[in-house]
Amino acid sequence: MDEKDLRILKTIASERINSPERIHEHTGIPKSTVHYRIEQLREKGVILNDLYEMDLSKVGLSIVLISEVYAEYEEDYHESVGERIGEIEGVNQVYFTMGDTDFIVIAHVTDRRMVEDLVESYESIDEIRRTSSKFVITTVKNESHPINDFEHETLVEAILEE
Amino acid sequence: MDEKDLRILKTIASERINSPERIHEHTGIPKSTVHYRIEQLREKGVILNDLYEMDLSKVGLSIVLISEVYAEYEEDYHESVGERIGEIEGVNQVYFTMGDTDFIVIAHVTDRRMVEDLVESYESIDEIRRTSSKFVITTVKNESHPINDFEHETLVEAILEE
DNA sequence: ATTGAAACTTGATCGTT
DNA sequence: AACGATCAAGTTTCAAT
Repeated sequence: MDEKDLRILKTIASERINSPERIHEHTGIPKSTVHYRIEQLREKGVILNDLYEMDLSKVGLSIVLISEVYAEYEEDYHESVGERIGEIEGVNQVYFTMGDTDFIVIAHVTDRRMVEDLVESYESIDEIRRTSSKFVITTVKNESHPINDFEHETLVEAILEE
Repeated sequence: MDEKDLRILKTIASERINSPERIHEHTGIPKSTVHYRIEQLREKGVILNDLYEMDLSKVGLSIVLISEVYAEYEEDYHESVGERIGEIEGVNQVYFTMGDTDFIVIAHVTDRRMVEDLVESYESIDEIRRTSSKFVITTVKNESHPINDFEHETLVEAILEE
């Protein structure tokens, strides 16, 4: 992969774009070249589907880390703490959970060094007390769409009532 | 929302489609009607972006549950156990982690009843010993693309080397 | 709110370099 | 491999119901 592929991937990621035309607009790379490059990226398994989702392991983000991040209880600070966590490089998902006040954070990184940076970044936030992380060996499933679930009776009722 | 919206949403979810033409092919609903309905769904905030991702809370899946599922250690059983977890209604993400052999599972459901069903389903799998769940209060961030990260030096190097 | 047909925009292909 | 020109396919608009 070269610098041109990188520009295309960057555009897909940052603009959430999935069309050759838009990529062309953003990068200035001619439509037909974009088309050609996208095909190559597809063959390499970097771009996975029509939604231009990418295999993060194929762009160097091979380590997946799931962390529990415990925060000091402070009225209304949770959203802002959560957002600060979300801004850290590599962090893709941040959930604020009930009960013991804490965040569950999923991040994708390149190497051990970035893992250390990540944990350090979490702990450098004032309100954060403690973190505990697990490495993912395999991502068995990762779907953002509720496939199959639309057959569920309760769900169908809920939708129709809206 | 009515039965026609439901058919459109079902098609988007199960076929991972993001084009009016394809939805038309799958449902038989005329192109221009699909177009009109999609606009409405967009205004209602159900469909979020050009990738036709949907706000799960707007389709009745308002409860997010993150569970740790501990499995009996058995050689090579992990993938199959993981896949069985992934097939359970409501489950969107399944990660198999290092160390203490267990799965981290993220699910979206409609109500308390479905939460119970979910936990019961996990525990009905032979190899599974114990589960522990947390409710999500707010999803602070949920991105499948590595936005911003493409600025990271280590990552850029990793990509260019491929 | 729905639709068929028209107008327009974009995506895919192809031939040349 | 890159790309401008061409053609096929898709998306969006519009007027009628």
